[in-house]
Amino acid sequence: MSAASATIENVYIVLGAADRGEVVATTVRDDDLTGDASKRTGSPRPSHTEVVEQSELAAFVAAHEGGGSACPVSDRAPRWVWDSTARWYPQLLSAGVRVERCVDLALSRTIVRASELTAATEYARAPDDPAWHALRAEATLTAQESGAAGHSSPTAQTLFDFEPDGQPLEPLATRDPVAEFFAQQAAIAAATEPNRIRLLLAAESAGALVAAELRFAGLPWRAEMHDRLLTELLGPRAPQGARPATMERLATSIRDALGAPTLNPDSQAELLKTLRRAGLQVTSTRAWELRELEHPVIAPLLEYKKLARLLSANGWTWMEQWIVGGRLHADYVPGGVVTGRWATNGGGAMQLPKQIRGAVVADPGWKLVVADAAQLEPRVLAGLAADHAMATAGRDRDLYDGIVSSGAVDTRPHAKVAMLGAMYGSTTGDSARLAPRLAKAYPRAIALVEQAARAGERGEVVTSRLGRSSPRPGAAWRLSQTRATEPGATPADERAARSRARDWGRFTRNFVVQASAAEWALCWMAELRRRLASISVGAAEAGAVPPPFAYSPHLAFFLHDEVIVHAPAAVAEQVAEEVRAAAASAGRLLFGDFPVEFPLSVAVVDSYADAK
DNA sequence: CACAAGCGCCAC
DNA sequence: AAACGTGGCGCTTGTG
Repeated sequence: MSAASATIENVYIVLGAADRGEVVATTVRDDDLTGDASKRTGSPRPSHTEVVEQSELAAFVAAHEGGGSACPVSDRAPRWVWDSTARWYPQLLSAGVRVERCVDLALSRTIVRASELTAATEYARAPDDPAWHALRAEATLTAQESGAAGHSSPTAQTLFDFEPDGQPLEPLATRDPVAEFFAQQAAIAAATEPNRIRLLLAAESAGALVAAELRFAGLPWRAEMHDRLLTELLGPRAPQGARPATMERLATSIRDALGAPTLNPDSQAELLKTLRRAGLQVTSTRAWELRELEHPVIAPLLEYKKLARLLSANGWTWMEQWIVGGRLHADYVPGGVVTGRWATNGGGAMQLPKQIRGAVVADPGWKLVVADAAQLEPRVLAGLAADHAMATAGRDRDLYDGIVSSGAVDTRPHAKVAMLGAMYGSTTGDSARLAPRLAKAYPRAIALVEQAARAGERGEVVTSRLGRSSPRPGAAWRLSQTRATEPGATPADERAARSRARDWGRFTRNFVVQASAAEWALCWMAELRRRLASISVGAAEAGAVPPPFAYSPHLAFFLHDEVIVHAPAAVAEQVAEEVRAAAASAGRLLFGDFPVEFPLSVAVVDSYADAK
């Protein structure tokens, strides 16, 4: 595993808020951090401190990013250290300033305090600090909360959280970024494998930069194309509260087929009752259950449900709320999921249905480079377990085809359900039936997920490749386990305890794979972002995105194992190559020389709908 | 009237 | 193929 070269000195500039809207910039050098870091108590010894007017901040940052003359101690741009990228970076982007590297203290804090690799440190054992906790809560506001307050509309950037009179919204003095930075560095230096967690934190912070840049640039979205798709599927737009024509016709068919002239098909309770009255043996109104039945109502009902979902989730109302200036500016929340996957705040950018992806179209003269990692999670599992047989199955081909070729199972669909079942903890059906064959062919990989499951069942913590650890089960879980072992425990107590233990085991089983896959994706994006920054194009290619991305290919979308780069057509093929190279690089960062491949499917297209 | 729970479906 | 991992989010319905 590679580590940062020790010969190039790192320079950090910690940004913090001062009174009256000024910014305190504290320079910290490697020398300040080395020495006996494990004994350091967190008291800072800054090399240099200066106060910058808020209005001068962008220019200050830009000057240091320029490197060379402005930064006498290093050729590289400094690492900007701030409490939260989401609080500092949007205003810099708006001013046309891109930064190369940062340390996101809030994201790092969450990882370091939970990681098994730093569990023995004072930093991890210290009680929670409400000032930092509040920052995390702020980043994961639900869409309802922020939407109701009117803060989540894509145009309203949370620039600096200052009231109009220039006073900070909350007393930031309690959240001292310099002290926090030193405390984190001390804990990292004392970690059992410092380079593992260093890589994770670097990737996480790079991800935070990417998230802000994704929101800033946005995903190119043609509202008129979206409107055309909706009209074709649903009928012309109807007034608020009314159904578009196609949906209304389907509603009438449903009512006729069930002899229920007043039925509201949007009411799950009413619908269930009516279906049962019509003699249909259903326990719910789920589409997969309805699909099993033969009755005239089924076809129109399934069609109605599909369209109702589209209308409510991504209909005209959604379009008007979220598409601004021909872009979807999704509000990503890096680390918003326990496993390290990202979440989003409003807009549903991580659930864009395939039906409307035709509205995602590159600007004139530009292309979309759409790339997704093929069978990412099983490949990550092969790397985690150092399972050569599974790595071989995925070499130069579809991994599920490779499993079939090895003779373990007979068809690709079987290989897929068996693999997913192994990673999710399925106990029924085909995947459970095929599990023993998979375990025989790939004993190391299967043993790894089984061990993670057993650890979870015992209430233990599991840890990803780079050091993200799972949360511990809550008080209710522990109580159910102790109750089952106490004298007088009933069979029901024991059943409940076993069931909850297995539930948590499925979580930890999946955690090791999903969290490590999220780390691969972060490394992939960080490396891609670095490579994209070095591709220059002429002014002739200028696009609709304001600086700093007007002339350069930039990330426009991310979804777990998939990215979209919006690129000038002239460099689109070059970008496609960089995307592949970045994937190979991510594989090496996580698994060194272990020969597991991470192939991508890459498409250079005008429309997202044409990518697959 | 506001809010939460339950349901169901979208994405990976 | 089955209902097994992580989420977001809109609808209806029940409740304070």
